[in-house]
Amino acid sequence: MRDTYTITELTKEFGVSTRTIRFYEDEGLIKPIRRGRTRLFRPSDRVLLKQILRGKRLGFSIAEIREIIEVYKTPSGGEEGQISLMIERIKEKRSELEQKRRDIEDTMREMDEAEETCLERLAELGVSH
Amino acid sequence: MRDTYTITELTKEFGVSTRTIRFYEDEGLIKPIRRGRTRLFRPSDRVLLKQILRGKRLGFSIAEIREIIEVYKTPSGGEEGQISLMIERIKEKRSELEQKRRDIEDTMREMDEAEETCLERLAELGVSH
DNA sequence: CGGATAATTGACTTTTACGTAAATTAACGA
DNA sequence: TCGTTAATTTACGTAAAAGTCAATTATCCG
Repeated sequence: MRDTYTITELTKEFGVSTRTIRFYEDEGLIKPIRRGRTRLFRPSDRVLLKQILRGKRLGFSIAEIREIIEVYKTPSGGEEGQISLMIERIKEKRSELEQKRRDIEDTMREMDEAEETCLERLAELGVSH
Repeated sequence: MRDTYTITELTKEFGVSTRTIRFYEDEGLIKPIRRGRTRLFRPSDRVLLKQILRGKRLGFSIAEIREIIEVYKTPSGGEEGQISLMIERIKEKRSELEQKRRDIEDTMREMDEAEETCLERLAELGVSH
């Protein structure tokens, strides 16, 4: 496990452009360190990028991903109100995820039906000649 | 179960604007019938809208949703090549959905961890005064 | 039948999430 | 040291997915 990555290494690993990574930096989601002007990404930056891309695949907007990431890095210090509020947000996010999960299951079911129809159709064609 | 719905009924049921529904019509995803100039949505149109919005929640683009919908309405007629191709597309969509499912599970796990950290933190605070 | 209410159309605007291109600068190898 | 990569910055461009606004046109109800 390396201790820093260049931007191009990350673009290759994750299949995104440098522009995309810099965009996430502009948005304040990642804060790589610099050697001179050049960005150096620590393992933690890499993990963040992975989380961002995971959020994107699930259809979350940058704003929503920001919220999710905020939740991940629960401040180990913080007053009771803050923490209770954080727990609330976690619950909300969880129910969004549960909705998405239901959506996936529903879609999967319809895919299964569609495939079965296709297979039946193929069987018919296979027998008929 | 009604046999037609007006556009505003659907906007209320699904929490989307009329513009959104008309946009999906422009894109050819829904084809409501008309009474004069006014749109009338049949139950099948309503189901389509539901499927579109489900796709949206999962982060699929309109183009991708179009593909998914094409898959749903497997042509009951069609030659072998067509049908095999359809089965291929179903497999692809399914693996996209499986990826999303993994992404959800991973995110859920991290949410659980974050919540636990919060709860521990609350316990500490609860004991310390 | 007349006026409020609701739906449509068309055009322009906005937001998000980058793409792209040009100019600049740094780094590295022969 | 010099030239060739490679990375950065700045700024404008763009596609997708609607939002918004204005002008019409039905429609319905008292």
